[in-house]
Amino acid sequence: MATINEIARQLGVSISTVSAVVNRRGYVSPAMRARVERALEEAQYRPNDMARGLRLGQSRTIGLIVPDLTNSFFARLMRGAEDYLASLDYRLLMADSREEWQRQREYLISFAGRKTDGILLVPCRSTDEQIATIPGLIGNTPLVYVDRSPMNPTGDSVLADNVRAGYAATSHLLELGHRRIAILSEPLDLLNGADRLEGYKKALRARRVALDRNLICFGGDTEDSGYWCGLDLFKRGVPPTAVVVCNNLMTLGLLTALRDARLECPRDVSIIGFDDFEWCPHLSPPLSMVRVPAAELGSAAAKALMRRLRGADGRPPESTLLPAQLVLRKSTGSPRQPG
Amino acid sequence: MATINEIARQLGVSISTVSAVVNRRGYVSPAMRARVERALEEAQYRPNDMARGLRLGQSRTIGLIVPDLTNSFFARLMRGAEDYLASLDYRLLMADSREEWQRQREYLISFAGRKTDGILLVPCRSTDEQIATIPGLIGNTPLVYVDRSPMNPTGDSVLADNVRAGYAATSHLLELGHRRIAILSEPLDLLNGADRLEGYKKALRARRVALDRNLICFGGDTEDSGYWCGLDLFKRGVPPTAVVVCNNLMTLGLLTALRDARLECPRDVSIIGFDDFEWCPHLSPPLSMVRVPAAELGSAAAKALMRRLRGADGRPPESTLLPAQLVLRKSTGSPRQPG
DNA sequence: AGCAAGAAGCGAATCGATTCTATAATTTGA
DNA sequence: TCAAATTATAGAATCGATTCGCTTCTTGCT
Repeated sequence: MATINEIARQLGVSISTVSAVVNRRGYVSPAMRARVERALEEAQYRPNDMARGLRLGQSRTIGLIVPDLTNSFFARLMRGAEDYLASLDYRLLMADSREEWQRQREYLISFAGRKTDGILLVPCRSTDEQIATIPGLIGNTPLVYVDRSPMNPTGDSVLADNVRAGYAATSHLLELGHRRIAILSEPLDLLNGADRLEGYKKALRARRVALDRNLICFGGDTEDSGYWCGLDLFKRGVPPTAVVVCNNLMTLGLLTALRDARLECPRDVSIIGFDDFEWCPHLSPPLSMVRVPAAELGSAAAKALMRRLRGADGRPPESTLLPAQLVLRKSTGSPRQPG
Repeated sequence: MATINEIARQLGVSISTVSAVVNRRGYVSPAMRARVERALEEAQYRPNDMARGLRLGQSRTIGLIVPDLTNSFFARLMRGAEDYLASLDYRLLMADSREEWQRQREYLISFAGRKTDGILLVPCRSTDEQIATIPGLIGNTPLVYVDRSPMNPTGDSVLADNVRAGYAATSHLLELGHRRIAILSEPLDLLNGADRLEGYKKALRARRVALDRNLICFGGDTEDSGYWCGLDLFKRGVPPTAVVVCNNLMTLGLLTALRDARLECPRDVSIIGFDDFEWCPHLSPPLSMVRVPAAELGSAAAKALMRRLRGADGRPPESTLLPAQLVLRKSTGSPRQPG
């Protein structure tokens, strides 16, 4: 309620003196300091961030856009970012693009309108041209891509080591004796989808298992797409004996498809998914997953953004890769008839 | 980048004229309007929200504090609020109190520092005195309690109809023939915990089943507390044949306890939980749950807040109750030996 | 023709901070 | 002892918008 002006007038001192006390800078005598501090305390003074922000040209606010707020993976990512930023007294402006380009576009524009000092973006699926317009939308607000990024990011990016993760998941299945391994991939417009598929291919190549294009399905980030791809896969003459599923919602859909196709996991089909979440141990069967360090992605991205804000303007875009981890539970096992 | 000043100077017109064009108000000739609009377009002009906010005394930003960002229930609540607010061109400032009073306090102060026009609060567990200090922390920023509220909220609140929900869950178990029904309750410092327990008691009374205080356990909002309460319950001489669990994390913990106690659900124990989430159908067994309309809570709260902002200052606090719904799956059944 | 009403545009105050410069008072050093 | 340095405070410009009041120029009406 009280402003710095009112405090100054009330005390009969100048605004700048009060400001000096508030910000602990400049020369203020101990007596004066005490007097001002008392008044500040009494009036419950809190600086107006908009005024300060206007003057300083910064808002101490970071915008974070994710494709799905309710996906526990992104929630954990958010928390990682929020945690780090809160410790630096930055606030977090949240937005949910719902995997829709139009929404993401609006949020980017809105955030860039000088309200946020920087932007953390988990981009939604979109075409190359759409992605190319992002720099224009945000002007010169620093931006860091998190978890997903365009093929050639113009800004910093913080991703999981998806090639290695895809490689590890596939290798695990190969070691169990599987040869007909399908992959439920994400679209290839963004790096993480492409990288996971890349890892899958690499693992097959390393074991000299021929790549069967029919075993590569493309879904989205929904349970439904997992369900339909799964159904398609299992209704074939020779269904795969194992599936790598590239995100957590598709994994759930695949589980339903499995049930509908009267197949049992892991007896008939082994499944390994991505983006481990807290209920995986309670599912039937408990799912083997690739654990992508969501919270760490969030905090690492926030850190990268802060580095930019502290004036690493000129430096070229940096790309950080975080290791993922295989968590084995009960959804993977040896195939009934190897080969 | 470009400011209204620069545009005006560049065009040789006054600032107020440019402002009139930007805000489509006042008298501006079509010719002038076109000229200004062209310049605006060319310069990619976007108003500086901090300057506008300072002048207007509002930030078009709402603060939302939840106790756990990664709990899918709160994530859905957030999305409900965000969705509605985005449509009104309000931004959402997110915070995660981690169920810690100190954090919540900091966020409240930070938000109230005139940066947010209003606050949506899912309060964390706290003592009466702590809760009583909230009005002081936020000054005269409008606040709406969501999902949880103090016993006598000083502001508006939007809750689920928890008494009825607790009643329905318990009645369902009673109808199946259960008589020794335990409840894993939340602490009673906030309204929703108290109300759910209240509904439980009412249902027992309606069926003339004696209330056994030993069957009432108090946990928190963590998987762990559900686990330990569950273990305690099942290790007794005469364990309950059914349990009502008042939130989703405790339900998960209880499931683990069940397994450790070598009991099977629903054969040995029936379970009904609160706050349905997307993976419930995939759990073993698929859980019967009380579905609390999380997204609707969020949007209804946002609406209530908007009503306050539009100048319903004087009116007394309003309390809105949203109906919850029983979703029956496979975790509830008749007891082996009724009674 | 005379005059009020309305249209079109300008200028300046304002929101609440920060910060540079100016000035007065005090201390320091040789 | 006096100039220089330091300390303490005041004053004013500034950030980028909004908005009120003012002036000037058209119209329309009688």
